[in-house]
Amino acid sequence: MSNVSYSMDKIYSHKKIEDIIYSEWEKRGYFKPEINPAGRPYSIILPPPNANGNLHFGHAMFTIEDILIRYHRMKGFAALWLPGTDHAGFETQFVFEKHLANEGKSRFDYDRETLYQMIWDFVQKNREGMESQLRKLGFSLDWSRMKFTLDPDIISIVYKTFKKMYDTGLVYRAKRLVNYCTYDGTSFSDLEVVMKDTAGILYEISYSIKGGGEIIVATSRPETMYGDAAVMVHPEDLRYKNLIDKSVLIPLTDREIPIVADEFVDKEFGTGAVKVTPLHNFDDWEVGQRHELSGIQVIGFDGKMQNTGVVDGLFTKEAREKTIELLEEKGFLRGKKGYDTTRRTCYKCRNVLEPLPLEQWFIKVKPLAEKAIDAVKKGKIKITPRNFESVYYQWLENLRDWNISRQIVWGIRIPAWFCEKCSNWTITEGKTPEKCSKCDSKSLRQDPDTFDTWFSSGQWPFATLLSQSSSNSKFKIQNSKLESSSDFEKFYPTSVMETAYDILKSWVTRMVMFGIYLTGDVPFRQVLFHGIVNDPYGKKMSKSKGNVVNPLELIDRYGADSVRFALIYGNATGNDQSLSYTKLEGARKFTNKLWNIARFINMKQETLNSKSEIRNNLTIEQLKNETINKLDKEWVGKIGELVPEITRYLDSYQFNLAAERLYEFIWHEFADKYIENVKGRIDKDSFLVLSSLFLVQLKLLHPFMPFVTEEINEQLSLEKKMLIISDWPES
RNA sequence: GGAGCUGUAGCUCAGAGGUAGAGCAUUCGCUUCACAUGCGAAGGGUCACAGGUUCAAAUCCUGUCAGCUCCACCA
Repeated sequence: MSNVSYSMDKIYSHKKIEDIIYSEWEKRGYFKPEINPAGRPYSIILPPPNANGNLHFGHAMFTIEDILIRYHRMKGFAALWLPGTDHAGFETQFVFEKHLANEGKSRFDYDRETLYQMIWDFVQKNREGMESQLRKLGFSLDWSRMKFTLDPDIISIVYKTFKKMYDTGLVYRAKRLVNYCTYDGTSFSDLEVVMKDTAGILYEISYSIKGGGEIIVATSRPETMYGDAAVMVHPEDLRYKNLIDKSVLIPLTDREIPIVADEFVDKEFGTGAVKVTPLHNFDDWEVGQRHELSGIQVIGFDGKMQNTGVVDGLFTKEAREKTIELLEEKGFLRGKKGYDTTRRTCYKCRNVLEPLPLEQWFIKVKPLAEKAIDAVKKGKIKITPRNFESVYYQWLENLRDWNISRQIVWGIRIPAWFCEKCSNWTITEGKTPEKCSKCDSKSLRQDPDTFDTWFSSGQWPFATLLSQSSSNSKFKIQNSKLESSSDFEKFYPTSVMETAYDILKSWVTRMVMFGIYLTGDVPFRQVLFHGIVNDPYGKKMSKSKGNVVNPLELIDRYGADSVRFALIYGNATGNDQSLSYTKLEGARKFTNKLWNIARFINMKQETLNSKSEIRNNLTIEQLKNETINKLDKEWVGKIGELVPEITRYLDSYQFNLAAERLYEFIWHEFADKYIENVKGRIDKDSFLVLSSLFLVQLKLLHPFMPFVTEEINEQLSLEKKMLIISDWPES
């Protein structure tokens, strides 16, 4: 052995080659769809990672998208994978405020413009890191089409959407109870609320009836009684029937309110009588609407009590204690029971959300949701795995109007101006209006709020394609359809939307609704869901648990190919998985196996070549005709069957099966059996079969393990083109 | 209170109407000139449980149990 010198290293070293190959692909423009000018369009929009931090393991699952893109590129499609990042409004501002807090500052120390600029700078720093991480994973994204949700052209599209929805009556402004976080200072949509079971107390409080007597009311939030609008009983409740329409006095303040009847009341619960506080409770708000009652807002947006005359200035929790103390002192408190209830809490800071009345912009979702449901029912959009269809339907069927106003700075400011004179709202496509659209007054004031992040990211598929400027025109290809048509015309609807199932509701449904509304067509033909990557013990990775693994560390240790392969292998599409070090190790050994097959071929190549010129690259069809040796012929046939098998798996999104089959075949069939067999009898003819068949397998494997396959092809000079743009094998 | 997913070898998980699979682990044997990140072999499973459909069920249906996840405005 020692007397043979190999031109290839004994061990495959990913560190030496991955970055080099990636920049070579990119430099040559291979990530652009224009590389296949005559090809049919195939497009995937990358779900834009938040611009506020590092990639997590979920993002590494986008490997699936890279596999699809590389596969279609090799099949000759004009394959576009469009990258982008999301400003992630509240999420980012929250992270940034934590940084401020570390410096002893808060958002209140800056004016709007300064704060926005500071977050902008903060985000720009993080964006670069995130982009380089996507490159490290080998993702063949067309960086020339990179988009950010706060790019001016994207913002302009978002403005137009808002105006159109306003003009057609789908957007309206209303004072409603919203989920308001008094710590973060913003409201949230229903989707962003986390329900938390908490142990509470049910208090029974006596309200005295005007003209004599009392009625006992059960409540878990006595501090809101100062804002009561009524006491409510069931109309059929014999205990209280004769009290309906009488008045009672709120304890401690003696404000007079009516007793009303509503079938909403559960006679069996508590005392059968409840207080109605429309401005601080969602149910009571509904009741208030029915009975035209409003009560008083006694909790301010700062989380402190107001307008009570008793506990003003106290936080709600203190106010509750104080109120109970006073009620007890004055003899109004009649009972206390342990009572478990669910509280709405902020998904970020975990504090209790207050239902507070606030004027907000809402989207009338029903007409949009109906069309979105229809699109899937009629098969215009397919969802894989299929069981997520029911989640999709269930969500859209029960949707309430969507509050899109956020009281934060970091985001797209709503293009709505309020007229101080006539209270009319003037909506524009972004430009500051000179005067009120109704009364021509010039005293206008812009809504300080910004859009919910999902309002803009819901428009992402068409916004990214519509906003592609002429920057790509320098990449000119003659006779290309691309030259004459825009990205939108060519690539919309996109082929596949591949994303984690946990944003089915917040993102996928919104994209479908906006897509149909604004373009008349669905935003994508196929939705593909992948699962969550948990830590090695099956626990969800989270910063607070400290079990987050950075994909970059693993890429450094095992190589990008191994990380990609380990995520795909042995994991059925859509299922969660736990990070597995043995799987990573196994994948790395597999890359090494490939490398050593290559070394063997390389060695034979060099020995044979020294005698005469050899051929090494025939198609399966050619091999079938030219191969004479019976055993070689058999193996040509086997590979001939492998090709359609892998192709079928890819077409049906069974990536794990494709990966498992390739692993099994290459290692335990081709290497263990064929190479062992051919070893002793290698000549020019059998070498031709050997190297050609290996090349076919490298191509089949390329979408999964792009780096090592590319490098091997380079070393062996089997295929003249780089594998990334080579033709998908046929058999 | 609803909905979904999962339950297969010691571990992690694929698979799927027709004799149970992989990786890791275990045991035995190999310095064979591509690879010890390797090669050859071996052991190991009532496919959660109970019914049903079928010539045939681990696979399809129903129910039960266990775990996970998501959704839900009752005071």
